[in-house]
Amino acid sequence: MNITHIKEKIRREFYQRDVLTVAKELPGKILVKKKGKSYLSGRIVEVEAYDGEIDQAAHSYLGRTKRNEIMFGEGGYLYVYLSYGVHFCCNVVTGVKNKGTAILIRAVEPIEGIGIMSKNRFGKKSLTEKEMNNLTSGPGKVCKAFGIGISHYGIDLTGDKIFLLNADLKKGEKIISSKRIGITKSAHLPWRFFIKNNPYLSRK
DNA sequence: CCACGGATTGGCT
DNA sequence: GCCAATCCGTGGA
Repeated sequence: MNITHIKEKIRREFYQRDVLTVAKELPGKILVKKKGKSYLSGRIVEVEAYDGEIDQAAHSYLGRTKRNEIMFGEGGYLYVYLSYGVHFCCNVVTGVKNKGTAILIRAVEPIEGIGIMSKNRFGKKSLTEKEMNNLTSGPGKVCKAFGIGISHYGIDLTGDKIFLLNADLKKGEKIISSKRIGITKSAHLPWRFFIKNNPYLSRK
C-alpha cells in the first residue's frame, strides 16, 4: 500500500497545455519515483516556468541542441540537466511538439521514502530537524534525494518509473508567484510559483 | 580546438 | 554573506 493507490496519475493532456497554465497548477501535485518495490514521493511546493520562444533564460531559447532536445517534444516527459557541473535538476516538459517549454521542479515536501531520501542526501537514515528541512528544498537537492540523474533524461511521465499524481492543495494553502531565482536573463518575468509559507521552499 | 559561464549547493567567515 | 567546486553545452576561431 502506498500513495499511488490513493491518487490518480496525471495524464498526458495535463502536460500538453500552455507552460504557465501548467506551472500554476503544479504546486500541490505529488512527484513519485518507483524503485523496485519502494516508492519515493513528495508534494511539489515550488516550480519555475521556462519558455524558449520569449524567455532568454530557457535552455531552449537558442534553439534545438542535443542537450535540450526533449524540451521540443510533446509535454509529459522529463528533462534532466547538470547544473554547475555538480547538481542535477529536473524539469517537466509541457505544451505541444516543438514548443520548447518546461517547468523546473525546485522544491518538494517529502511524503514517502524519507529514509531512502535521507540516505541519498546525507548518507544516513535519521536526520536532525535542520537536515530534514534541508532535504528537498532546492532543485539539486530534490534530484539527489530522489536519486534522479542524467539516466532519467527523457523519461515518459505517464509511465511507471517517475510520474506525478493529482492532488489538491491543503486547506488554507495559497499559490503565489515571484521572479525566478538565480538567473540573469529575462530575470523580471514572474514565473516562479510556490505554496506560500511552506517550510520546504528553497527561499521564502 | 578552446574558453566561457551557468535554472546550485554547502562550507567557511 | 561570500565563494569554491566541477562539468559540459555552446559558440567563436
